[in-house]
Amino acid sequence: MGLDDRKLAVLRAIVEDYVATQEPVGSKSLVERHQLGVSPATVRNDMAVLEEEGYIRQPHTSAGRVPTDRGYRLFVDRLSRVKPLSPAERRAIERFLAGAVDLDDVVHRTVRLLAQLTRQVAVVQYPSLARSRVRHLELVPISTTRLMLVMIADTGRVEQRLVEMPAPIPADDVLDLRRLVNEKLVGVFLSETPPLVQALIEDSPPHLRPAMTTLSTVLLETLVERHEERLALAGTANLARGGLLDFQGSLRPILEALEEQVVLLKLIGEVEPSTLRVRIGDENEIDNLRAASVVSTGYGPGTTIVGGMGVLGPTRMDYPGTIATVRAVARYVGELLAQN
Amino acid sequence: MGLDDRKLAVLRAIVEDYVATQEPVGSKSLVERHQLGVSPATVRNDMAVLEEEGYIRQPHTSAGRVPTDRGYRLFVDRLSRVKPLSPAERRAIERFLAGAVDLDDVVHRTVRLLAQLTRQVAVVQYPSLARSRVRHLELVPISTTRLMLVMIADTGRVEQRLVEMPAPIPADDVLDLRRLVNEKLVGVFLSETPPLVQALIEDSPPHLRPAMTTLSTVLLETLVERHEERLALAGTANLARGGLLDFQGSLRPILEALEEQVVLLKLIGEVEPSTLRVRIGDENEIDNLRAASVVSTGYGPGTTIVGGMGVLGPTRMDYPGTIATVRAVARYVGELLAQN
DNA sequence: ACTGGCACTCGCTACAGTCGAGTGCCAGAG
DNA sequence: CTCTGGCACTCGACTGTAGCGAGTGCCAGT
Repeated sequence: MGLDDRKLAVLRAIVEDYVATQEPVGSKSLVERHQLGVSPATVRNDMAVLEEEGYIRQPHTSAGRVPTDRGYRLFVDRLSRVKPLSPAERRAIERFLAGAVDLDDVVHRTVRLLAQLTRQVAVVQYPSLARSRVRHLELVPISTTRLMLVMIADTGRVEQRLVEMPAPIPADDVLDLRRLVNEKLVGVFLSETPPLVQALIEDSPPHLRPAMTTLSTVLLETLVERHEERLALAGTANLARGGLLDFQGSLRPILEALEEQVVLLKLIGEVEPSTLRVRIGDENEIDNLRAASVVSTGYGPGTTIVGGMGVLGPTRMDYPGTIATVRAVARYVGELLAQN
Repeated sequence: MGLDDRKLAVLRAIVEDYVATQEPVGSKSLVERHQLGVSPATVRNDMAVLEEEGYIRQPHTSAGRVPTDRGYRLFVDRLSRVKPLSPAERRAIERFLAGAVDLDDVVHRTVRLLAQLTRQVAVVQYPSLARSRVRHLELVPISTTRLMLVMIADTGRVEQRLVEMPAPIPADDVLDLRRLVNEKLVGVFLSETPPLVQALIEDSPPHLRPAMTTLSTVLLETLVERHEERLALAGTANLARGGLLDFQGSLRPILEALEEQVVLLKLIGEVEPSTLRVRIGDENEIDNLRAASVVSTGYGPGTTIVGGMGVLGPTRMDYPGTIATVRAVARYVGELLAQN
């Protein structure tokens, strides 16, 4: 059970070498490449212990060792040295994000940036509606019986939805409706609107009742129920980089998982107080992703968190680098959002 | 040069068999599976001619024949028999699209539907802004110096954009601005707005000039210049289906191409009077896609065309089936749009 | 013009043999 | 008690050979 310092150093060396070369690493080459100060034989003994403890394994009897998920986990938790971003990278991030004019723009730039810097698949969740407040509600008449409802959230998100009215509705009534919904709902967290929407119907003057009833249904759908979360994805092509050695040969399950918004949300969106989360191989709850690792974090203006972002790659990935990048990008985006 | 009927029948049989089995087809098995009424030897002679003409080729000297891009082309143009959709498929399309509440919803459902029915990658272009008219422009005050510009197009598309004003702007001025821009621009094709926007500045009362100038810059960006085209994509996982036999082993170039909006637009968005377009292998202008085929068509309410849609797959694909599906889905979507 | 027959090509598979990286173990040195 | 050098062993990767068989091209015959 006792893993002394040298054994840990050996594990670290194995992880680093394997990540770099993509090939099982043997005792001899290990000693050559790292200054461990001991002979290959000693390393072999250490390796035997590490294998017994489940941190590394041999693909074939006569091959070198490869880290297991458990080994990566230990590496990430205790062995990886922080890899500070190069000034060039910092500048790249800043420059890339500076040009954004729009929430959409910010999200798109961020996801591309992440994919490019980590050379992996990147996912960015739009600021969650549940964590946003209503900034403004707009009603635009489209025809006599149709309105366009536009909701603007304080996080910058804008959602629109067509409302089919039960009866033609005069322009003045539209103005009244708009005034009423804005009075009641502006400034409220979207997740807390349902009771207020209910009250809205009860409090509205009789002649607006039918219209308000229809409107409130749509409101609830827009504010709470419907596809409330959006995602941006980039860098899928990076999956095909590792020459199919990663992901045990088939990209299919990964690509499938990436198409499922729900799955991605689970991956990226479950933002907890803990700042950054690394899920390695089997630690992923999603079966399709048991050959992959995910590094994710929350982001938002200041210390608040409005959404998640992260990257997905092979278990054999550069954890220190990826973690540093994800963290840095999230912080920059947070600062950017705080400015608005 | 003369390709008599039997040679064409042989080519058709080769294409059909190869698409079905994914294996080079030899003269013997061909005769067994199809009623050609001649012996393998005769078929071999025909094959030799077809090969000389460049319609088929041998992967190895001792293997069967495989269609070339040119062979597929001939097949698509002259040999494929129309494959009518099954009633079940028609119903599936109708049912799937019926539930859409929204333009966004329509597009998403369509792209998923296409991917599912064809078992390939599907791309759907949102109704092109260039082909839309302005239905309404809305200005929502966000702060004293910030407005949110919301543009609603007659195709159902909604674009929004933040406008940073040079100076604080009173509520009344916002109303005036809104009135002015709507008066001038509603009903106009987006592609034809630039001169009108210019006139807008000149015609506006002096005290609104600075505000209008800023606004018009953003207007132009929103209406014409900026990422005016949007796309939805689905079914990427289908690429990994053919066990890497398609696409000569690497998905990388394909995935890369799919990430480039510009590339996809070129593929799907170049809608011409001709209803449906099939691009086979080398016929694709994009290098990354020379191992793929694209079936695309325009869609829109009635006979107008507001955007494109299509699917992408291996050159070895079921052309008749895919063509029928794409055509049918496009027509249904067109009908759906016409109802609004 | 079509067919049957025949010789030929060549990729695929199986098998045997060699090579070498890497291991586990053990006895001895520090 | 820990580390080291040495040694026997394992086993995957690679190479070369041989046989098989699907498929072809060609040719003579109907």
